[in-house]
Amino acid sequence: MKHKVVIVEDNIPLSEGFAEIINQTSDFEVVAIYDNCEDAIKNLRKDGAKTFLMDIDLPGINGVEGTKQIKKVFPNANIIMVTVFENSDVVFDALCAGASGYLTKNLKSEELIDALKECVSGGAPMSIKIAKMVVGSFQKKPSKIELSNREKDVLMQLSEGNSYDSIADNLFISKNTIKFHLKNIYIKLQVNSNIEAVQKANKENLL
Amino acid sequence: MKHKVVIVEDNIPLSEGFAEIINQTSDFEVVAIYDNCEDAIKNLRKDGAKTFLMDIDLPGINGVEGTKQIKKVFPNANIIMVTVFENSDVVFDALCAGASGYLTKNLKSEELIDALKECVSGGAPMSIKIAKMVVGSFQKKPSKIELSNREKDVLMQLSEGNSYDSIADNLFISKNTIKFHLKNIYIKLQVNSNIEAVQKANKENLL
DNA sequence: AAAAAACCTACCCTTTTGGGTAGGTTTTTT
DNA sequence: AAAAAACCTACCCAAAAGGGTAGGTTTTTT
Repeated sequence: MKHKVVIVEDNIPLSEGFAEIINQTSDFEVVAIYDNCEDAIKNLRKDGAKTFLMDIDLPGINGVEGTKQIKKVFPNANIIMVTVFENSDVVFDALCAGASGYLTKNLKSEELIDALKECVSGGAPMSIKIAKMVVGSFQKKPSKIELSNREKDVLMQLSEGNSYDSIADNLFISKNTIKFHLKNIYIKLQVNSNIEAVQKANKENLL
Repeated sequence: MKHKVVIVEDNIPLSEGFAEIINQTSDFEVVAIYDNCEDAIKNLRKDGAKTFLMDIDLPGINGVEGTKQIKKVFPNANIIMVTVFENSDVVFDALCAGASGYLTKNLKSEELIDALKECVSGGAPMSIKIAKMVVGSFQKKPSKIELSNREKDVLMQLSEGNSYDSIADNLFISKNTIKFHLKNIYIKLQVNSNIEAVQKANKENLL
């Protein structure tokens, strides 16, 4: 049986073009085309598709929010975002929302088909630029802030939720020393509370 | 001019196979083959390659550590990890270390060439399974812990480094109310300090 | 050898948090 | 209509954290 595909895209000619390409394959068939998320969500169960081509920039509920809602009903749905935007925030929002893939609209027929095939076989089709962005997001740039080893020890303990007393016990030094280090840490990190220090340490990859 | 490629792989037949494939192309040439990272790092400047095929599981310095060191000397180096392992921790370690791509050893000739091309044009070649893992890592599973809306408000403010006083001001409620909500949050999250609460909220994606 | 940086400790005092009880209103669920 | 949940406020007290000064030793750099 063919894999059912639903297209959600407000550019009608584009969605019809996609549908034509998809319907020419032996593995996939388009069961519905919507120009908005609301309708797609309304007919989720009726359509019974597991694979979605979803535009990001839609009137009303946008693609990211729509992805979340579809995933809530069908956690196993494969949702490929198709968009002109390669804005990083939107990309990561979409991935966090549960999108399986991320393609740009200027894609060729074969790319679309390949993406669908990859998707249903458990993959994550991405355009080259998106893949680079995603991989790049793991590469933490080293921070310019320099903490001494001991300061890192203290901050690490703090980030694990230890009180000053516990930290003192764990590092075999007095609580006063902990406070001393923390004071210096706060100055270096330009913060003035333990939470801010921990948050900043996480953000800047100091530990 | 051809792109210079260095291969670091302790399986000699395999590395020679890779080299043969690469040297048949018009765009790439293998300038050195090493069976360990130490030698590759020693000859970095002499070889002058920008593209690396790097095995993960190497004697001595492993591929992840080697990647870090190469990246320290040549931040723009393209390093493709080639491995039999698809263990998630190793994959993410490699990406964090600065790897541009991640392929499995059972790859076809064309896949290798495609990966190299994609790499030098700023992409991030990944096998299907790896791409899925990477994308999957963004998809935070919803937590079973349920905070009320107000509790989320308070916790979010707290995580931004605000004191109880500031939170009270920002939410237009009294400091006592803040403390009241925090107490309940601590119970729900099974913690007993603000830092732990914030850490747990981050970990469990509660905000 | 001198200087600097990192590390450690002990005070001081103020402010902030944590944890408890006790009461209330509003909104949602049953 | 009753019950439950969420929300708000006020008090109390003890514990923890923030911020300052002042002294010291050890290790590293110059």
